[in-house]
Amino acid sequence: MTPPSSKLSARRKSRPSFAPLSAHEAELAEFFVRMAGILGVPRSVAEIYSLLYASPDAVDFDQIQGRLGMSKGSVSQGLKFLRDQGMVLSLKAPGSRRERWQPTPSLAASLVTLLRSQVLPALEQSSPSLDRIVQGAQGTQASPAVIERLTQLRRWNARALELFPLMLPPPRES
Amino acid sequence: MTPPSSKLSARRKSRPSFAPLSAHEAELAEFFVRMAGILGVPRSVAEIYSLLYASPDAVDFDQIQGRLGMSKGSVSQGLKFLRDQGMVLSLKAPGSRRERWQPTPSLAASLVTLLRSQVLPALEQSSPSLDRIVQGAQGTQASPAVIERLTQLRRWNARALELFPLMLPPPRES
DNA sequence: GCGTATGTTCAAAAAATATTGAAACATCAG
DNA sequence: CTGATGTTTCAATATTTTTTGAACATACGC
Repeated sequence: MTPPSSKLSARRKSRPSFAPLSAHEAELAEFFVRMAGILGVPRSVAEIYSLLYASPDAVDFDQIQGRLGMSKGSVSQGLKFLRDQGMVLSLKAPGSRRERWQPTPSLAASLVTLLRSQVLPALEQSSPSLDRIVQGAQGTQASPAVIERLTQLRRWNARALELFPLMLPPPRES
Repeated sequence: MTPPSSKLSARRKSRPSFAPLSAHEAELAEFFVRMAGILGVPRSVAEIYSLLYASPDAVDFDQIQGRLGMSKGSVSQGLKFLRDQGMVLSLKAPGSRRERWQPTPSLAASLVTLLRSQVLPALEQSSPSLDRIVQGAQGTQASPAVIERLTQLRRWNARALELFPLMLPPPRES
């Protein structure tokens, strides 16, 4: 579907008119959207990642916007998210001020980072809460069974908290 | 805060007026809500589970509604969800037609079930898609790098698909 | 330095999701 | 059987999340 390298009439400033996604690209996007959905990552973000993932070369802002048919705002925010998660990288072609994007080499590592960024804060916030809760339960009247449950919950939380950081070093500062 | 066993004026039919959550119960609820949020489980469901989790005895429909201050509809749907996930069990007291609820013994097992119910269908749906996509990529012009990526994706999907069922036997039919 | 190509921000619109409540339904104690 | 109790259903409503687009910033090639 990509117009064979006919000299694009888009010299300088006219609308380049981007090719819509091929059937396979669209199907891959649906795959990523489904998976992303599980972790609450919005459709637009998954679509962007999918496009980069299926592209042989790095892709620039306008191409993303054009081929996916989404707004500038969404592209910008989506790239910000992916960038913050360390899931995409940008190259800058020499004489151009335009950035071109591609997926980070290891999808697996990206996923771990993503997971961590969702789970870790929750675990951290929870630690003191669970301490208070367990103490409260022990202090006042409370069935032994409930105390047992709560104690186990706290134990798990602590364990998860110490295990998580081992999975991968935190992304270095930018 | 629970009214000491004074003879409840609620004989038969007057509004029982339930105690609001204690500070610790509320804090535990927030914990469950946060964790549930990661998987896209709604607040009301997490609150219900939390209440059962912190209760020494099984809790009935009206108590859930009363103490959490939520609508009948939400309680019913929430219990349905938890029941379907096998996260909650009901007992029926002898001379009463009312059901009383408590959390399934193993929270860990419940979580695995929940995870599976979210992830497995996505993986299953994706399998044929990924096959088509990889084939498509191989057929037409496509950079070797992209083909490699897609192939790996399919490999992972297949692996996850065969690993998941091993984690726990599927919940038996009701 | 200027002016424009390139991105970002953010308030408002749209879409998706969750909750409510009243009516329908089911069941069992009498 | 029957009626009151207990639960589910579902259309309407409320809430939350996502997307849009136009105004605003930035910086780079000229």
